[in-house]
Amino acid sequence: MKRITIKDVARELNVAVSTVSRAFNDKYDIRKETREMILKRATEMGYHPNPIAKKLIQQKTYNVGVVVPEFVNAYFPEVIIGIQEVLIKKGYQVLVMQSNENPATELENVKTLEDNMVDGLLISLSGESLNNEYYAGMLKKGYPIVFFNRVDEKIPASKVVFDDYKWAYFATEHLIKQGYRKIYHFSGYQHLSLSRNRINGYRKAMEKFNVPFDPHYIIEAGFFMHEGQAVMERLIEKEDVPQAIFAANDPVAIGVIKALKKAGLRIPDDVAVVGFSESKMAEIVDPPLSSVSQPTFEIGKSAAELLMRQIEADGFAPSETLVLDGKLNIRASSIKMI
Amino acid sequence: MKRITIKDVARELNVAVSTVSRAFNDKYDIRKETREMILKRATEMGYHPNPIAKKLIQQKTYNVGVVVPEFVNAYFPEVIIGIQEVLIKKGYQVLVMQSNENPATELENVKTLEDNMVDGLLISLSGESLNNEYYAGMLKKGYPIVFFNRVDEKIPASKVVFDDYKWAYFATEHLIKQGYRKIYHFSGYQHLSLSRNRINGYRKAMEKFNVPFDPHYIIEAGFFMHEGQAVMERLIEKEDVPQAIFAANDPVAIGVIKALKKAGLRIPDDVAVVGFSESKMAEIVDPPLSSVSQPTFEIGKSAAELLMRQIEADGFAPSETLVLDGKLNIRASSIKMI
DNA sequence: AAAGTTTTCGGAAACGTTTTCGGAAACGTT
DNA sequence: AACGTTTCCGAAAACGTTTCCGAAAACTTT
Repeated sequence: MKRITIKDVARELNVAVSTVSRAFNDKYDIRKETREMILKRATEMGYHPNPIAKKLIQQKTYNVGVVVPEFVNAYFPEVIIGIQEVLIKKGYQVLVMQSNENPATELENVKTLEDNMVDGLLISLSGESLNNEYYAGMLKKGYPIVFFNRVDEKIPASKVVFDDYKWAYFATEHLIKQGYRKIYHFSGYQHLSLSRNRINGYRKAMEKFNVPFDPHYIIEAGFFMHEGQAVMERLIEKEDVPQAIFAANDPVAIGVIKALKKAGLRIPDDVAVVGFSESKMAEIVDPPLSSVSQPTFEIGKSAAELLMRQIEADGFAPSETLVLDGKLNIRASSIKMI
Repeated sequence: MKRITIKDVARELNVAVSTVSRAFNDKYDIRKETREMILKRATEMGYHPNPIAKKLIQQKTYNVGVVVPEFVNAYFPEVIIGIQEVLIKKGYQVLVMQSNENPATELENVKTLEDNMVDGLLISLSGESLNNEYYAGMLKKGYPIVFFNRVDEKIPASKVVFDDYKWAYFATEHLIKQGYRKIYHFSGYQHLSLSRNRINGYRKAMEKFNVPFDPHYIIEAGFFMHEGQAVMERLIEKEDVPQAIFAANDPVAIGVIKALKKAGLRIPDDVAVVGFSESKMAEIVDPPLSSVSQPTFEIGKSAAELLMRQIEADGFAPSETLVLDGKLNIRASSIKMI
């Protein structure tokens, strides 16, 4: 599988290597006719400039790395599509790795990517604070990094986040306005600020509308269906069933629905449910699930654009934080039937 | 952002560049003590061998490219996880690109990946036959390619496929045994052999059990929810409602369910539904959807292993085709209630 | 102690580009 | 005709490695 190199072309056409290079890089130091001649004959010969050699000399790979906690739920794939949308247009390749909700593998991922000389990194944290010193070090060296979705406020980098506080507030408000009082919140992993923001939004709404509130209304569930189901089953067992549940995300909400159905409880008549981060399942599940929808595609696009800005400024553009907005889709799972 | 190079290390430690290289590559031509000394001091200095330079000289990138039609449904992400599982262990990076169900962008993807000197390619076709000459040319040059899921029989390469024929047969058989007679098949895009295999499995079952069959029982729907929904709505409008439907995949099946519900038809009492390629939604939808489950993870693993074999044999290992097996999960959507 | 082996290391070429530098050719100006 | 500019191109260095070749050093053997 012998590749044709620039030398082969130069020899064949009786010109210097540098001339061929100039032809391909559209530099000014070349006569139009020779450039066209070279381009024509070289492509005839099937010549492709070797990108590895180019990267070596230019010290730039035109690759960026993306690290996400997981890959299976639709959320991150959608974000990644947004990322690719802008980066591929700019001639960048996107390397995706998953950290499996594990900060240690996250760090490994980052190092592999770094070893591969990616020009920049887009990261959604598996856990906060654990790799902070490492990221801080990279940022100080001018390595372009943008965090999205799961971020750590303490890291001084560009970020793209969703307004979790606000939409948790609205989701809770919706339940309150429907007349529900005993509203529980099944939160995500509380070591993530995203989860804490949603908790705060929930609490704010409860306070604002003077709904009696007890700290044990907030239960850490996580992000997966089985976790939501388990928490709900435990409550049913304890006969501590709330009137409504605001869940950390859709899978958890659906787990809740499964548990409720199994126990013979009706939704929303007995218990209302609201999810978060709108997934395809929201429309499919029975009853259809109310949920806050996030602009996943735009999150990806914005993060990629911020990263481009950092890369073009060699990592020393002022860092900015983008807070994106969502929408509350109200469906049957949370409409009071009276 | 100055990187520390092998020269810096050599100068600092008063040894030759080649010695440092040997230390890092664990070659025999070096004394144990010097090796350890170099390793220790070099890592202290924060030296990382530059992978780009390594690739340039070794003519190997330790990258492989994966091209899939889409990225949003869970199917391909699950396969990709299987792929990564084996490749990352072997020190390979996985570059994922999506062709958007478009053979032209598929070809572009492949060329970009090729330009990036990936050591091999894993491809699931957007459309068959259109890029065949190109793939044939690459294979002839010894470029390692393995196709999976959506393949073209006419391309002489290693492949990993699901036994679509067999499991379409079983799915249909199940419906027949439940007592349904007028069974329609909503097929996938018929330019894919995968779809044609499922059609043939369906027909075979109908013939075998002497169920009256008419060619118009087979309707091309596609792979997306809205497509299944549209086809079903058209049938309802025409008052040509079958007793049961075997759908090309789960999204189509769920689209069917949506249409049926909207029309006030009950599942499975009025119409039974069976899906294919088991998705998370199958358990969530109401009623739970019977579906054939594919071993997505294993498909990815097997494809990656076949590719490794090709890469290690420099693209000239005999090509093999793996046909993987599945399982029929019977749920409420297809159980005759009598 | 000389000769032969083996181990260990340094020097230099190579991988395929881009880019700097300098010089030749072409052109215009006086 | 002599000179200064500009345009175009070639030679060579550089990017950071690995690897080949040969030589020095350290052992063995006689």
